[in-house]
Amino acid sequence: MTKARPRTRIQQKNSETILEAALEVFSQHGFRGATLDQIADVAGLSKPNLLYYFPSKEAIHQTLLTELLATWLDPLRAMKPDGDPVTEIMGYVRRKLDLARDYPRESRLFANEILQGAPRMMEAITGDLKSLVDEKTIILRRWMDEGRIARVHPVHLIFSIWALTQHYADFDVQVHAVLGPGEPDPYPEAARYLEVLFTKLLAPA
Amino acid sequence: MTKARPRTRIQQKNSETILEAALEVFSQHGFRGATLDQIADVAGLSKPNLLYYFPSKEAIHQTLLTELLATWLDPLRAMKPDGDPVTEIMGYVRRKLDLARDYPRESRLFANEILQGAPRMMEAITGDLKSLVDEKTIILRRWMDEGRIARVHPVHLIFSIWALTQHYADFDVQVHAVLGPGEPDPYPEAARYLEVLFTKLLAPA
DNA sequence: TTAGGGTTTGACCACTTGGTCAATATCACG
DNA sequence: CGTGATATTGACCAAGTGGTCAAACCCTAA
Repeated sequence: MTKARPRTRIQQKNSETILEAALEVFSQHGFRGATLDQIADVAGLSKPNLLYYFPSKEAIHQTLLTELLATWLDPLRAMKPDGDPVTEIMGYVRRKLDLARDYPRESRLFANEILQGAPRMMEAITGDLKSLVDEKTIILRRWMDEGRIARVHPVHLIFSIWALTQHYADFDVQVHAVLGPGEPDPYPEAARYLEVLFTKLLAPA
Repeated sequence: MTKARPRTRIQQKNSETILEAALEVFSQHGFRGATLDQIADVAGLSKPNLLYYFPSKEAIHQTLLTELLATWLDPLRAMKPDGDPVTEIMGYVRRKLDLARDYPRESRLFANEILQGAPRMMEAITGDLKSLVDEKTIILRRWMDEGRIARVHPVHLIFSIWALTQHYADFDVQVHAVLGPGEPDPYPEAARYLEVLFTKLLAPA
């Protein structure tokens, strides 16, 4: 029941090569700023060859976004109502920060799309994403009702997790420029900082 | 000693009209995604007329970025070493959040630029921006040494203020989609949330 | 070996893009 | 007025864009 796309070994390999190249280019220049020639160049394939595997520039972009969404939502999905609230939330923060560190291009692709008004993702955002947030919001609210974490606005809590973690991927250049050359990897310190921040924020009164 | 650009009343007015239109278009589509035709259309001027006032698309963009930077740094500049530390920092958060609410296009223009690796702002970022952060970092560190606010990484503290406030402008579409139609203006609640977050974070042990 | 499909590409096309320019229209001011 | 400087634009251009297509190149299974 998987996507029927790759039928032969070559198709499998080239589709992946193209998507990898497209991720590189789209995440750096946005949809309109990216060109098929650039993608073809990065992929080491000819432009007509790209269009042999994907029907259009649109289709490549769409495929990336769709595959991205799952990866993007997984860490939140993994926040379970049974565990210790603070541990669960801190785990989510941790996973989201790891995602920013390990998949910065995906983060930027997403950021580009949202920045431009999410013209090609609106459905997913008002659908799957909102549903998931609504679902997790209920859990968060229960934890607050039970006095196990401090009472804050649950949706803004989630926004703050997104903002604080994705910032390190999306504004990577700025982060490195401001920290200076002495701090080549900001993530360990970021992890410590966010740990403190959310621990203090969530500690029940 | 001001910019010599506008010499006549017409030049003054049209330059402003063009920059206003360009801000609208650039902030929505990024540099490469925006077209002079679009900008001309929004400005209500002909394309050759744009190029009568600005020598190139680049120049329009550059002018916007330069003017933006000052606005962008002002709220941090206003954080003074003399006042009460928590009040000063909360004031900065507040001003930055107001900026996101009142000038979301500027925020997105900036985000677009940084996302794409800041090819046209690198100088300003490693220069003015870094200097200012370095300067304010010293103040923050002193406050921490004096035990007047909790000890956290000062630069990551600043990052977190940027991330949390700009998120509401840059990811506006997502914020509204997730909150749903019942919450048309997220800013009052955001202000309350950030107030709590930074109050708890900064409270001295 | 070879026939048949899967794969690759050079040449091409219609359209958009940033930018030019000469011609025209409008304005300020003596 | 009228006249010189300022403003405005239609027509145009070269380069770049997404996309097409027929011809050629593989690869493999019988």
